[in-house]
Amino acid sequence: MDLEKLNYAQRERLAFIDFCLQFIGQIARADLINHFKTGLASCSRDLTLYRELAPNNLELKHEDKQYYRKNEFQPLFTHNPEAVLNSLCRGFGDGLSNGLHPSSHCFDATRLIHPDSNVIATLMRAINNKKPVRCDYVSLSSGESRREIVPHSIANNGQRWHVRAFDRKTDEFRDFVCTRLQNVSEIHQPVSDNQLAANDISWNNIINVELRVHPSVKHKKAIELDYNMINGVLRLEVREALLGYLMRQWNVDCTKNASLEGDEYHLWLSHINELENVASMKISPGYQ
Amino acid sequence: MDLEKLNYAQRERLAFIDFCLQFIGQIARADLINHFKTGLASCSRDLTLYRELAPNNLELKHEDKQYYRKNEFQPLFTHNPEAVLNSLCRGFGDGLSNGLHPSSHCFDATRLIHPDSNVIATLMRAINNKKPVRCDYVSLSSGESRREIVPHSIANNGQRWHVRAFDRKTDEFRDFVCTRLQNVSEIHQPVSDNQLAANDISWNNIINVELRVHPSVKHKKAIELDYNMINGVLRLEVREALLGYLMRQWNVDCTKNASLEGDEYHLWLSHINELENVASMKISPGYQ
DNA sequence: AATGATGTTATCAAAATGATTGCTTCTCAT
DNA sequence: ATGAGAAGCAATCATTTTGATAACATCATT
Repeated sequence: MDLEKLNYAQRERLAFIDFCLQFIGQIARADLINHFKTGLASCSRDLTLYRELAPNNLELKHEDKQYYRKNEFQPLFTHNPEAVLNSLCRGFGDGLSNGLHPSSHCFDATRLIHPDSNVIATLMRAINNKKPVRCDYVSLSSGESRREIVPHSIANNGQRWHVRAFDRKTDEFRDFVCTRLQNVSEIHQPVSDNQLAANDISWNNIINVELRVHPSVKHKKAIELDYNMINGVLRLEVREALLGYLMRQWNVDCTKNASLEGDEYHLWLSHINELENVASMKISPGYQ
Repeated sequence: MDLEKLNYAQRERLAFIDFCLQFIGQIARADLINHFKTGLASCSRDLTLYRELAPNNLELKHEDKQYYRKNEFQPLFTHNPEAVLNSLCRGFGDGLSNGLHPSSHCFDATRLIHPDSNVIATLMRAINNKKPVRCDYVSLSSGESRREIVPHSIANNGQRWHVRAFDRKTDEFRDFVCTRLQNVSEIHQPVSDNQLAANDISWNNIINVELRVHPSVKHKKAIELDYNMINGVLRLEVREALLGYLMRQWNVDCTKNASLEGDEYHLWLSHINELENVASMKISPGYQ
C-alpha cells in the first residue's frame, strides 16, 4: 500500500491520525468524527488503514477506548515544526476552521495587531494585478493623508505586517503598516515600470550578515543551540530593506565591538558585507 | 444548496476557490488540480458548484482562461486574517504539505529559532500524560545539567518557544527554552500534585493591564489603529508568568510616567492591577 | 480560417463514504 | 462476579463522490 495512491481526503485523515499520535499521544474515533464530520464506520476504516500502514505506531487501550502511540512509533508523514506549533495553537486544518483545538497547552505569542482581512485581500490582489491602490494612510511622522501607492509585497517585521510599495507622494519605495491603511481600493490603471518591484533597490538587494553569540553571554552553547549555529556562526541572507527590522527583532548588538549591555543581547553582528547606506539599519540596536 | 451539507473534501475545495479569488484575485482549473491532485472533470464540477453557490463571485476571462474575482464578490467562507497570512506565506493546506505557495509576495518575519519537532512531540505528550521529562538543559546562567522537569504548557514569548514546567532541581516552576533541551525522554512515573499546572501560581494568575499610546508619539491615531484601541485604551488579560515577555515583545514603556525615550516605544503601561511581586516584569522596559 | 489551449458537459465505471447490523472487548457499578 | 454500557470492529449494501473519457464550445494566436 502506498500513501501516494490515496486520495487527498484520505491522506488528510491519515495525516491527522499521525499528527495526533505524535503530538498528543492518543486519538479516538470521536476525534476523527469531530474533525472531519465523517461517519462512524469511516473512522474505523481510517484507523484500520492506518494500522495496516504502520502496525507498530498505535495500540488500543481498552481502559479509555483510545488509541495510544507506541514507543516504536515512526511518523508516516513529515511534520514541519512551524506548522505543527501553528496547528497546536490554532487548530489543525487550515482553510476550513472547524475550531478543533488539538491542544489547550500550546500558546502562541500574543498578537496585539490584527490586520483587516479585506485590506490584506485588496492589497494582495493589487500586488498580483500590478495595480496601484488608493487609501488613507496615517503615518507616525506626518499624520493622515490620502495616498496612491503601488504595492509589491507584504511582509511581517516581527511585530507588524507591512506592505512594501512605491509611494507616489514621496516618489520612493516605502513600508506602510497594514493596520494604518483605511478605505483601500484598487485603481484600475496601468503602472509605469519604475514603480514596480524590480526597481525597489533596497528590497532586491540581498545583504549577507554573520551573527555570533554576544561576548557577554556566559554559556555560549545555549545560544548556539537556539540558533543552530555552526562553529558559533549564523550566516543569513536578508533583504536590505528588512535588515534593520531583523536586527531589532532579534536584539542584535550592531556595535563594532559588541559593547551593548543588557540581558536581551544574545547576538552580535560580527560581519556585514555592506555597512554603508543601509538605510533600514538606522533602527538597529547600537548602530553607529 | 447549503454549504453545511457538503462533505469535508468538497467544502475544502470550495474554500480554496474562495480563498484564491479573494486573496489572489484569480484561479484556474490547473491550480485546483495541482493542489488537490484531483481529476480534470472534478475541477470543472467544483467550479460549477462554486458558481451556483455564488454566481456573482467570479467570471471566466478567455484571454488567459482563468476565473477572475468580480467586484460584487462576497466571500462564501470566513477567512481569519491570521490564518490567511499564514496560508499566503507558507502555503494553503495544513497537515498535508504539498508545497503550493499561493503567493510569492507574502513574507512572514524571519524565524531564526526552529525547535526540533521531536522535542516538541515528546513535550506535548508528556504534558498530555502528566508525566515528567528527563533532559539535558543548557541554561544561560548555569550551563549544562541533567534535569527532571514536569512540563504543563508550551508558549511562545515572541521570540522563542518555551516550555513551562516544574523544575525538580530548583523546586519551582520555570520557563525552559525548547531549543536548549536535548536528549528528552518521558519518565513513566506518576507526578505529585504540587508539580502540576494547578499549582503554578504565577502561570494561573491573570493580570489585567491597560495600555495607552505612548505620550511621545506624534500621531496618536496611527497607534490606535494598529492596536484597535477603544478610546485610546487597550485592555489585556495576561498570565503573570508571561507578562514581562509581552511588555518586552511590544516595547511597552513600564515607567510610571512614560519617561522612556526611543522611537520603538509606541505603548505605555498606564495601569496594572498588581504591580508588586510580579517576577516576570523584571525584564520589562523601564520597570522600576 | 486553422490551430491549440483551456474550459464545459454528459456519461459511465470505479472508488469512497454513510448507515446499519451483529459482534467483541473491556470497564465500572451493582 | 456479573450485567449494563461504552467503544471499537467487520461485513454488507445503498448512496454519493470521483476519475476518465469523449464530444463540444470558446477565444487568442498565427
